[in-house]
Amino acid sequence: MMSIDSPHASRPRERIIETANRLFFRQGYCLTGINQIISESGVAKASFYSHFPSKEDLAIVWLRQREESWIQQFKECIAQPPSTDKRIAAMYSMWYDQIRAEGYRGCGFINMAGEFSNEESPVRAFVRDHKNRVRQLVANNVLHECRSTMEPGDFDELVDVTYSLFDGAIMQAQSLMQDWPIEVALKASIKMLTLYRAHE
Amino acid sequence: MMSIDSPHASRPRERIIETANRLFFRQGYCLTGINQIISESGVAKASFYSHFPSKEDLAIVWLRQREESWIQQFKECIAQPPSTDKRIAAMYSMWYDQIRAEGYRGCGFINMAGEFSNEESPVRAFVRDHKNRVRQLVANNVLHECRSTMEPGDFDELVDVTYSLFDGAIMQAQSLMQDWPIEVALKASIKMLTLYRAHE
Amino acid sequence: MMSIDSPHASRPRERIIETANRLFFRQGYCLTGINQIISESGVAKASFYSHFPSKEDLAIVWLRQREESWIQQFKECIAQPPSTDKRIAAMYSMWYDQIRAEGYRGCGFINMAGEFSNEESPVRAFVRDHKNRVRQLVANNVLHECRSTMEPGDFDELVDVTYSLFDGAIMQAQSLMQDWPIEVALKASIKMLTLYRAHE
Amino acid sequence: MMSIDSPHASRPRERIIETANRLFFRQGYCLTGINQIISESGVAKASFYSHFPSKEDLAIVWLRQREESWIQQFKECIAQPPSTDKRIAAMYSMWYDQIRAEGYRGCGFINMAGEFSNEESPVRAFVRDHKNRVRQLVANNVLHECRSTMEPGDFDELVDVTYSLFDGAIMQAQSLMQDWPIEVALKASIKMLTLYRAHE
DNA sequence: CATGAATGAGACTTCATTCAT
DNA sequence: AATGAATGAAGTCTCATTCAT
Repeated sequence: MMSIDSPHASRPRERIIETANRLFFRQGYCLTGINQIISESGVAKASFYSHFPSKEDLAIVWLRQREESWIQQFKECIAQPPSTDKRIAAMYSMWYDQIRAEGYRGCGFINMAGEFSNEESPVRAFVRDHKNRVRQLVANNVLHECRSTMEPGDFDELVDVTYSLFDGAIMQAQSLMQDWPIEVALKASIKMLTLYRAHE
Repeated sequence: MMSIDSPHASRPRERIIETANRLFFRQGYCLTGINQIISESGVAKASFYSHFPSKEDLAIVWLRQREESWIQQFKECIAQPPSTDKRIAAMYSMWYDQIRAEGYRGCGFINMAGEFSNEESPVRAFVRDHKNRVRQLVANNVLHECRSTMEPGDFDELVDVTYSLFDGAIMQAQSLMQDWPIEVALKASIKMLTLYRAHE
Repeated sequence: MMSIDSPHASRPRERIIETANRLFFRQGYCLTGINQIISESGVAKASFYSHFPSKEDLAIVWLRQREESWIQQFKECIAQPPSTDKRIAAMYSMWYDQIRAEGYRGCGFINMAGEFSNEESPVRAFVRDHKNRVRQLVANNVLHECRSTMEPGDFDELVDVTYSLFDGAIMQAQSLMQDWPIEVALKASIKMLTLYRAHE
Repeated sequence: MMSIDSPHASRPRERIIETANRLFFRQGYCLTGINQIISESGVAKASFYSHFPSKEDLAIVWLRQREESWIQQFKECIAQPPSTDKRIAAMYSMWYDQIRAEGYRGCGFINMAGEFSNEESPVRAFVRDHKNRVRQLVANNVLHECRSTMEPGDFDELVDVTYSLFDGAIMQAQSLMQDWPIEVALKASIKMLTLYRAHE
């Protein structure tokens, strides 16, 4: 009874993940303690450990969910624009929005790779796979119209360059705590696109 | 007497910085405790704090020294190559060497920015300034021959793109734990250079 | 099972406060370390900090409890004696007992004020308030019968003098490590009482 | 050479004691570290230990010097006033001045007794002797004119009461962080004087 | 399934003191 | 006499985790 009107209507597990999403990203993994997570989730400590075997397990679950929502948002952003140029622009515009919302914290996945120095860690594996999945998105949902118009090798190169410029922009915006690298990379990305198209 | 063959012949402060250089980079800042640093430096805890007011101060001193040696190495690498193309290649080749030596740990400066979420931290300020200084190096020591052959605005764009591709490659190599993003970015960088040159 | 005869049957929080009551008073605040407190309480360090945010917070809690029991004891001592003279005597007699039990450590509250040089500290505020509360006790529970027999100003003076003599005796007994200042002050206090009464 | 114009012209030992006089009194003994003392004295650490075997030894030397200058000041204050009443007033007035100059830190000697819980400590012995010496001053330099006019026992009592009121005032001013206990005690002390005189 | 109390190990920092020069 | 570097012990406090209920 009384579960509907409880101040924490959503299920504990969800609240923990939401809190982790906020804190791990904003503060970093190491700087975010279990105590802060459970306190801001309104969950008892033992409840936390009944849902997640360890802090690192929570990290993985969080990364999974962050990827899911990130990819969904990404797909929405690039669904409408009618041309490749505009899809690339939408991609960068989305990142611009994230900075506005969350500050110069760069990419949550990359930051986790930085904090988990052990290359054998599941976190590192997830980040690696995540990056590959995003690369596929760039290939299939952003640049897909180019695939038929160029050599397979050229197309792959274009995808890699496009993605590399994107990641470079994210990282530089974070380290410089400024926006301009994003605009620079967007411009360069369009140039690259034009260049590869002109190959024909 | 016996000072030459002593197991800790060098001065403690130097040993601490050397150890920090190793551990902060390999393990990350948070995961590296003072205890490990002093233990591997062979220094007493109070000696550590007589040299460095706090762990964060050591981080700054370390970053300063890492920048110094990194920039020196960078300058040496790009001093000999006789053309802009080859200087860019040397730049990437140097990073390739670092991965061989230190693993897929990415850029030590960026990693620090990731661990220091507080944008007001001196560490963040240092990283920001470091990135700007490296950008200047790219402009003055790598791409300098292009400056007179193109419009100032174009030259600046070329510098930014070159640097952005470089940083993107570093980051992707780290997250993917593979080398290929470096080669891709090098190729793209050369393409970009050619493109900007062709503007004339 | 086995809960009754367990060596630490009482609750940890109580054990900590009891230990603090003993150690802070006997040794002083600075000389008493957290390590000693937890060791003699039979409590883990983290347990301590889950009950008290800091050592200073424990000090405040301890002072509060010491005041409570002190005031209770004080009230009991001065409840029975049928005359003002005998109540004053009981007041001093109680202190005499404390010295027998705890040695020449003076007043625990005053000692804390001596160790907390920062006048903004909550400890200083508590000690100040404590002294005022005790003064009220002297007025309402020791000298109350005099109130109606003298001018309000005279009564207040009498209270202040009575209390000042009391505190002076405590302090001198501590610094001299002898009992006689207590008897001297008692005698003087009675004399003062007589004097103020004679005003009529 | 160059010793005359040196920024620390006075001898190191003197500078240390001066600094200790300031810091031990203002902050308390425990809260004042050797590092702060040598830093504010402008003296090397090993120089400190060549002058004073330990921190506690410095405390004793400091107390000795503080007593010396305090007694000198005391004597000066009570030398001029032509009557016992005015000498008592001068005594309190001097304390009033100390509060103005140093804040509500009470009596430096008593505070040390509070911090040195070990009754065997030389510090405790010194404080005890100091209190006795001041009592002698009250007898010989403040109340001396009364000695011949009353019974020896009465005179001793008067001295004790006068001193006890004085100490009580000091302590209450410290704990209440207010001045009024001083005025109250002065008034009471004069009253006591009158009372004992009237015995004749 | 949920909980608050309790924990051992370790975090960063400072202490009074001594040593080699 | 004077020094700066170095020290072992101890300081307060936090970590991720587990247990009894």
